[in-house]
Amino acid sequence: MMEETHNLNANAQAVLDVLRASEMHPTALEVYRLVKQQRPRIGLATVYRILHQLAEQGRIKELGRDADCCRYDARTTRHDHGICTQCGALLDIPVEIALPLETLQAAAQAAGIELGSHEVRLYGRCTTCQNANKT
Amino acid sequence: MMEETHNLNANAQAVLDVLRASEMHPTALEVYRLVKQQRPRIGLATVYRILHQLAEQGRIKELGRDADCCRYDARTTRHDHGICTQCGALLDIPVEIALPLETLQAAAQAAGIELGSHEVRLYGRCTTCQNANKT
DNA sequence: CGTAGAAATGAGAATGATTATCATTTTCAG
DNA sequence: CTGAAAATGATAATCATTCTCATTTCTACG
Repeated sequence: MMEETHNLNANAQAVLDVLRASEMHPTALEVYRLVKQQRPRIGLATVYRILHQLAEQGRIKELGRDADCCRYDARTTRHDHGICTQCGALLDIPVEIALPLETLQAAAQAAGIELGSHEVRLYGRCTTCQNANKT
Repeated sequence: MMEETHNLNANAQAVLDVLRASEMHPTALEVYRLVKQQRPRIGLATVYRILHQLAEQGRIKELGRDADCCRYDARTTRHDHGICTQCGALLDIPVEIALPLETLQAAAQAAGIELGSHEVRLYGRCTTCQNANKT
């Protein structure tokens, strides 16, 4: 099983293997502990470096951290958000995206979640960042 | 303008006012700095305490932090997530929730975002937490 | 009023995830 | 080999958030 193992070194490959083998979503520390079983000399910093590389290459995804700190919103009515993948800005989306409740219920049930609220998130670059660096 | 100011003390009211007045989504530190202009003796810890209280009361919402650390996923195909509001578990939602691209495009445009990817998030308690404490 | 006990506050330390630093090791073209 | 460049890992630094605890402010109630 070497799939798209092209240009990965042993450490990166070990990290990717751990991630592929795992059913849940491990944290960086958990990945570190697991990888350490195969490569005891690896350091936490290296794991973080590799995780970022793999994410950049699109081989894995980083989840659960949209900005480096929490943001607050006084609008408590439901509305969706746009998140800038570059600067982390959090934008309200004025036009609400309607999702049929039955679809949501079904999905929640499939995931084993007691549905509370929901949110649609759009990821991309905000206008400021688009203007800042025209790639 | 006292609206639903019932049982809020001066500090909490000041925090809520700042949040209501602000167009963007301030971080805790930004809220602290702004509130300090009105109440110079307030401390950062108090701002955090008040923010959590207000969120608990549903007067504001906390955004951008789903767990206390980042989680990784080797599945890079698009799929949605369920997030446990109690333990922070991140669950894949196997049945993808289809959103019409045109709707997304329109919403992204309205928010001024160059649409990259999107995700639907369902918030609620996971099965483990439901069993753990039957409220 | 006066005061005791409770609740709120704020300064600063502690925590925990992540990032930066930097000396050392590994890789590798020539 | 050999020396430059890249990767590594131990450790310190950073940053948001939470905790601690001594002090202050409230709030009945006598």
